Amino acid sequence: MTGVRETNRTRTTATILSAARREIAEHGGSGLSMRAVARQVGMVSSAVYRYFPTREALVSTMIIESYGNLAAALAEVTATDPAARWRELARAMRAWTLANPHEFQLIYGTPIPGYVAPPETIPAAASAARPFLEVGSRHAVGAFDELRLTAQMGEMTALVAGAQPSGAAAVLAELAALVGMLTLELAGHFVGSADPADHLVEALLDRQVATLGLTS
Amino acid sequence: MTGVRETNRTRTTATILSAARREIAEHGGSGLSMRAVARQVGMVSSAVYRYFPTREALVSTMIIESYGNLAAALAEVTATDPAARWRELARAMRAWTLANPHEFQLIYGTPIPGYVAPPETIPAAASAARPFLEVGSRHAVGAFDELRLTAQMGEMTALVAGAQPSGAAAVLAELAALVGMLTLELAGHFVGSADPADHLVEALLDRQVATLGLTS
DNA sequence: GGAAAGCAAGAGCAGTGCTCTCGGACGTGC
DNA sequence: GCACGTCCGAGAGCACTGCTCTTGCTTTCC
Repeated sequence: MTGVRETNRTRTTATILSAARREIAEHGGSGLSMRAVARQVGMVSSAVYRYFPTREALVSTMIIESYGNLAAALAEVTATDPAARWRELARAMRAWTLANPHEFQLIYGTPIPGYVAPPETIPAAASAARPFLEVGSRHAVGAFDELRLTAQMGEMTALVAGAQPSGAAAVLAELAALVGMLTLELAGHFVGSADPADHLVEALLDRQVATLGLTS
Repeated sequence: MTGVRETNRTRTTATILSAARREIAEHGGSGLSMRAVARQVGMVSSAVYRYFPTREALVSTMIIESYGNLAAALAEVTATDPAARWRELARAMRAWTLANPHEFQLIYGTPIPGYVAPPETIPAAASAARPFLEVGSRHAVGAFDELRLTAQMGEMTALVAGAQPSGAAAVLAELAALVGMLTLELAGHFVGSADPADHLVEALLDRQVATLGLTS
């Protein structure tokens, strides 16, 4: 019956995805091989194409999964004081990134050449950014209070009740700062200077809570 | 005679590199194909391996070239007032990045899985960071003035006369912020919010000159 | 029971990085 | 002038890749 078929199908899909996850953890996103995935699940490669019509489709699904994993890691944060909460969110993001570097690079790293993010990834990306927006965009931030910039923040402020446009822009910039720091840390750019980067990150967080006006 | 042979060799090497540059501009770093490069220079692929023993060696050489190109773009900046100079350096970096996205991703993007930066790239990377350090690390920055962090800044402050350890750390963080913003912009993460990102970047620069104490 | 749909397997195509062997061109020592 | 060694491009070949197409078995539907 249909229900069972559906179940089998989604189960096989899940098996393939978890095998792909293991592959990516070892060889990175750009090194993901459909044939290697097939081998892991005990299929021949052409069978995998029944479930994912293309390598890119598999990767896209994994990107959405990874956004979900990151969002779940952020949801574990319990601190309520704004400054403390921002710090904990950032630390959780860093911890998740260091534990799952290839997943981080899947979502924030170099897109595979020719890759265009499918629209389904946009809400997934938003779910990872939302916790930061919720705690960080409550106050206006002077440096980001420029008309043509705040005019672009409509969709961002709609995500979060009580968000200030300039605050949302500032959060965007601070998220970019976080992503940049993690990118450079993962790529080893701090070797010879701020390596390990723990202290640099903590100083960044001090600066961020000050910039965002999260007095604690 | 030896001199001529050397000349032929370096000329062929240069030809290969420029073909590889064109390939990367079109297909990205991870899509660089030794055979496609060979085709472009009218050789068979095995001949290319006389000049670059491995694909990774070709990429490494291109990474160093790209650092040089970025450093050259930064060297065009003439502003002398510290705040203006920081802004101009950042704008030059962004302009170079938008004009050469694949080269940017070559140096600051996801490393090819299994890739470890060869030691030759370290001075090349430093030459791109130096102009920012020179203008931005002259003042101490409170949020980055922590002992265990400033203790890591020895190599950085040695690069630049009169650099403050906390200022150098702050510059490192601000460079990461810049890289993060450019990474997200290139990957299309701002589509739907700060796209185009011009205004967000300008606001970021306002915030950066304030953080670094570059009163203008 | 027969038609239809679902799905795994296998062969095959065009591409990849890389290796190895061959053969011609060239500079050098005698 | 001739042999030697070194350089270097060409070609074949190996193991791999993403992806397609055909074949045949199994399960579901009526």
